[in-house]
Amino acid sequence: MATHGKRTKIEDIRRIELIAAAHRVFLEHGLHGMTSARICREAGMSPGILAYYFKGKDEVLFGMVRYNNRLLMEDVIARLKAARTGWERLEAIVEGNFPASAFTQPIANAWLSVCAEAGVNPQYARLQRLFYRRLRSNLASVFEEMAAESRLREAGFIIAALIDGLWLRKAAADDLGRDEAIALVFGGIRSLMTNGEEQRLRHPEG
Amino acid sequence: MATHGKRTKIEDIRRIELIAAAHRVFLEHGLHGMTSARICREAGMSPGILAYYFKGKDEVLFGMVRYNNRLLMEDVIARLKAARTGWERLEAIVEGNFPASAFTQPIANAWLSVCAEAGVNPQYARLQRLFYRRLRSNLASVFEEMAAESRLREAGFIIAALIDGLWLRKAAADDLGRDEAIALVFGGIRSLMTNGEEQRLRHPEG
DNA sequence: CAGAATCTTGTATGAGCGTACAAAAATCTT
DNA sequence: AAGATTTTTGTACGCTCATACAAGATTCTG
Repeated sequence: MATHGKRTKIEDIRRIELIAAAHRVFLEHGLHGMTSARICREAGMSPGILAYYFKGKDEVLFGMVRYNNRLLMEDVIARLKAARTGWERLEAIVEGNFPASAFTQPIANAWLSVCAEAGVNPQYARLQRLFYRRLRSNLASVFEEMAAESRLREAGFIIAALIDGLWLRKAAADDLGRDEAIALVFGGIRSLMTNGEEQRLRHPEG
Repeated sequence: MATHGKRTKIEDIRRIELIAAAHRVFLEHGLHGMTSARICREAGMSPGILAYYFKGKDEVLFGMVRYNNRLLMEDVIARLKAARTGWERLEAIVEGNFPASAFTQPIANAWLSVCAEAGVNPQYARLQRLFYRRLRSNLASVFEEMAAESRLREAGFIIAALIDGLWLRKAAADDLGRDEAIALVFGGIRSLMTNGEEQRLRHPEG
């Protein structure tokens, strides 16, 4: 306290508190249920406070997405740094796509609500890109690094879609857990990587 | 006109017209953009007409989903009847999951908006189940029929998730066409079905 | 055609939302 | 402590939406 370096300003504190509250509300009620009033109540503040610290609700929204991405990425970045083999990198990224305590139905739904709104509101489309590329682009890069054949780039495409599909299923049916989801992804990876070009399914036309 | 058998009542006509209009609005504007006023305008009627023929907006919504499922199923059912081999059945179902002129970004988004709302509103959850199982259950049955090994049931799970993931990607990035999507699914099917149990990816732990 | 039944319109009402803002409370400055 | 500044509150306005409803238009019936 002897230092007279800049103390953390109240403005920053409040902004972070509000964004964290917005994040909690978002995960519980989805994008549509994330109202200004609810955010303020969740943060234990008065309804009007939001307009004082933010230009509008959109600013809170974008801040919330950045906050969310930071939370998601922290774990993965640490594991990626420690990873030595390509396989370890792949493991880190795949498991990072299913965060330990975040693969739940409400969160899957919240995530989907952003995707859904992106089609109508172009501003949400930017937001969507941030969400969509959380860890996906890393996945693609590792995949290409592990095997640069053009055929395996298709495989990366398939695995990315598989991961999304499992989240979608989590949101819709909620009939699988985190470990099962990860096992399915690695099952898909195994099949795709051990398969040669020449193999074909028996097929009437062939 | 000589017959005095029941003529199609106006009530039925209007209900169908309104549901069809609701369907068009839904595909263009998503669930959230499907307002009563827009539905009536799309149907060329007065704003208040909806309350006369339906108990509420929910009734229109459910009718719209049934209408949608009927449209989707008609083509598939016809192809399934004509199919002789298991492969043909599989083709019919997979391609039925990507209807010729319906694999578009707006439609993908509209579909997602139902999934997203299902997590918050329990009434939409029922709706979601109808949507989700459109063709999925058929897929599973054909998969199990073609090869009843328990390992391939997992494969059916993966393929179903893959299909959903491709729709999600369509909504989010819109960077693939119908043919590419179908090709990717069959690529996944090929890999999964030609792979034996014993094969494993080289892995430090193994 | 007259009267009844049905269908359609346009508008009104109330709820929920984002946002603006005046006033109150708290904090800082001298 | 007194005034200035920052922070917080509570409320009010304008907007969009679902729904209800009175009044008008149309069709049916005798």
